[in-house]
Amino acid sequence: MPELPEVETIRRDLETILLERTIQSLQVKDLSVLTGIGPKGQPRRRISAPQFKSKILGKTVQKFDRRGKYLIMEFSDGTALVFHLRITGQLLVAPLNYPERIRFDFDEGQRLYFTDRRRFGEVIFSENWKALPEIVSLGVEPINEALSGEYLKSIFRGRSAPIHSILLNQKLVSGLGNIYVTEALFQAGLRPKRPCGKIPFSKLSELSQSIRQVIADSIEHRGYSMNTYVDAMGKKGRSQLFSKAYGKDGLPCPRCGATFKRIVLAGRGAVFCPRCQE
DNA sequence: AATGGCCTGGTG
DNA sequence: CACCAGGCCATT
Repeated sequence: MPELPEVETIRRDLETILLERTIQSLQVKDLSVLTGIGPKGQPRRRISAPQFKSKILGKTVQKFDRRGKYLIMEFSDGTALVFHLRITGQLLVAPLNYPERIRFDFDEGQRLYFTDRRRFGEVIFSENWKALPEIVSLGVEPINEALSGEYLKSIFRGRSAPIHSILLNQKLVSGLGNIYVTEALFQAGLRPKRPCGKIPFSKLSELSQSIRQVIADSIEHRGYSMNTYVDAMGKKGRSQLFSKAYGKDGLPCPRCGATFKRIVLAGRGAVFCPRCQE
């Protein structure tokens, strides 16, 4: 559930607390956070806790970066830890409800807890994070002019898939999940099922603005905290208070009063107003 | 392009 | 008790 605005909020939090700090010790309580869990429950990468520790101990944090939904803790020697929170992952500087899977102890007493109710979240150590395949394959960031009507036109051309599914594809646009795709399509007045290749340019231009707007607003509200998301201090965001369509199945549309409908596209729920989204 | 698997708390 | 959400990768 953490999408771009949630990850960005955590990034900014960590930046204020852990920059220039050195890792003194760490505890790996669940190795699968490091190896990942693949098909048939098999580990996706081969790494041991001692191996991981030897790479991390004594390193100093130089920068926190973000690419799509990935959060990167970059060390002064150029190596990095790349976090993905998937659905229920949390990065906290204060312990919360459930036990941590990894804990980092810093030189001035700060602690960083990685928790995850389920076990989809991952941490990858990399000597050159920008070259990781999962990073290289990411599409443009939806926070600035890179996500223009022209860009949308170029990635939609020749495709007939529903626009909702296309916008969830991280290789085309990185950082959007179900919440913000739902909100952006509502704001732009586009039906989730609309085949993306046949949308007029003026509408794409509008959509690009809606996406950027929805993301910027949510960063300002510090993320959507209906479920497990909290910031690095363990505090909830307020974006859920402003959501217009996501999670509103069966409720009246604030724009026209019709009842929101929910359909399933590529296995994901999409909520929309059947009257004012075309 | 669509489907299944990964995991587990929450809902029907 | 069965089943689903959620992001992403692997397989079809």
